[in-house]
Amino acid sequence: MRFSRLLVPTTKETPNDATLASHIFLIRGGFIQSVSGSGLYNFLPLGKRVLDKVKHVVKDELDKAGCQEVSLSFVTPASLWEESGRYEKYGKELLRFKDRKDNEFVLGPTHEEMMVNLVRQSVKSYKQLPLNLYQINLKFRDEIRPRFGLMRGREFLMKDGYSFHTTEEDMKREFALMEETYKKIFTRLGLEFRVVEADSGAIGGSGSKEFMVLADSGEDTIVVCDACEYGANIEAAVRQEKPCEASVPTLAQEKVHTPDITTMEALSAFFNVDPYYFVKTVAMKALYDEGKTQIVLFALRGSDELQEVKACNAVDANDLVEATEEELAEVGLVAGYMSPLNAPEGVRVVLDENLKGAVEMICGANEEGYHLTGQKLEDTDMDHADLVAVQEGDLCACCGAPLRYTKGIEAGHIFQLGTQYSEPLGATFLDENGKSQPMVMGTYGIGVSRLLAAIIEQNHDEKGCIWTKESAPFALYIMVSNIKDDTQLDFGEKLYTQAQEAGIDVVFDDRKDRFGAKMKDYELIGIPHAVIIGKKLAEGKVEFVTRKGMEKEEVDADAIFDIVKERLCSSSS
RNA sequence: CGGAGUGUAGCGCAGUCUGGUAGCGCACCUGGUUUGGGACCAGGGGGUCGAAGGUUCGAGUCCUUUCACUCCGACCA
Repeated sequence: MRFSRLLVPTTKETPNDATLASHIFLIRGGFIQSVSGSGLYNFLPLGKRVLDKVKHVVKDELDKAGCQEVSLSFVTPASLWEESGRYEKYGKELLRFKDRKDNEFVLGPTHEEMMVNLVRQSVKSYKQLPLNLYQINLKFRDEIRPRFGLMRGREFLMKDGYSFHTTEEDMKREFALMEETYKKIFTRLGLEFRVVEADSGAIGGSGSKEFMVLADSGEDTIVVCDACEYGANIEAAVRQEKPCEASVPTLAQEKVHTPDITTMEALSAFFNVDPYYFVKTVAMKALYDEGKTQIVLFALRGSDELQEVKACNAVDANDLVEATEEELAEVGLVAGYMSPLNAPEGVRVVLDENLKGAVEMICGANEEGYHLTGQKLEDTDMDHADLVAVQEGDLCACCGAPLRYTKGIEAGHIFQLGTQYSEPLGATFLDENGKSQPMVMGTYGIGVSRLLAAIIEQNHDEKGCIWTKESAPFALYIMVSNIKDDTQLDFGEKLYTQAQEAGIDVVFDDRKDRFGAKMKDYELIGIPHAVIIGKKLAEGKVEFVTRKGMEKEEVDADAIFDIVKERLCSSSS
């Protein structure tokens, strides 16, 4: 491709809303173009090329793993979503609209319903299973706040795959195969990543793992252990039960006047007791289908923090929001003095597992200005669940080493779904005995357009992008420094033809611009290797450039083609 | 949804307080010079000033309504 014919509108100026490196460089480098803000982007030729390269890697590995590519309709009938029960649960992220006949549709944010529908119509027998179908298609989620360019757009490209099995064991086998396949994909793309335990969120299911591309700008906090392989999203992370070194308090069982003492810090000082021996009670309003709500008290040790996603899952709610003081007063609760013991009627209570059998505890009295000391929680029959947000320094549940936080970009997520969708949607097969059974499912996603951003977050410098070998829009860039110098131009043309004939993905910068301008564009666009043909050609020398580190080597012009062939094949970046 | 802002040329912005010829930089077009680190000179094209209504002889500017977008937070495969 000749650069002079390529639509690459690079800019010197940074768009004012861009803060992340990937967002800045993808826009400035002319890869993508914002569609009047609001999380929509056009892909220009360079961006499309990168997208295709990434798609190719994804497709190649999936096909090798035995998956089959399909393409489902982007517009999906609302009736399918009503069948699965997600029409309401998915909330406002689902873009709903009607056609001219007043039929309701949604733009697919993910395609479980559509894929199950496809399979239930065409698969009837155990002989046709297992099956793993995927597509690489647009998705639309009406995000509350799209931002960071391709990182969190509203319309985005996703690879979504779905597998169907006769048994749980076979689904788990496929799940493991997909984990391995995903690792190969991320490795080929040159990414540093970590596979972590995750919360299943709106997709549902029993077990899920996320593929986190490590980057400080990542939106997810992940908990990792440096001593073993354990890693988890903060939303799902577990730890060893936290020991307490402070001595056990020996307070009588009584009601103590504690005016205006409501924070954990103040209480700990007032009683001279470690926060470990307090019951922290957090009130939330849980939201359910059809606008139903319920006030829930989540109780945990004063030394722990509540993890909201875990809390939400514990009460099977669609969402949790903070309860206002008025709402609390309505059910007879007082902020600062709440307790899971003697909670008012109609209020649901969930205790953290770390409170099982707790004794000598101090908690609120459910009465303004009073706390209770010397309380036991051991003989309660209240619900228990893991509600704790793992802190840095907590001990790994697997090996006991301290855990630490790091940041990641969620680029892939795989789920063991079970029969969560196949049952309500009636996706069944006949087994060997002619008996009808629901299919066991797994689902697997990769944020393909988000990967572009992730690659740049991990591979850039102050000058621009540094694409990895398998993601680069071109493998080689050839620049003629002064286009008016016929010797330089002829040499460039010849090398360009040679490279093309050798099957190298090459872009030839034959623009009339000066050296500096072309060099800035090269650095911004970030093609892994370049050949620069300049003044030294008169002495039989040209330059071979490696974008990573901007290493420049002066080499014999006669040998340049061999060097190019050798370097492009061998280098891993 | 709470808080704070911004809408003026493709992009980045000034002009709004104090109403009176619609401006600057980048980009673009023409001609010339220039060619190893985002060149220079000269000339040129491009605007329903987010939208609607109002006040006024006259509105980018004042008033009312409205829409959109951005940032912080909340939220979020």
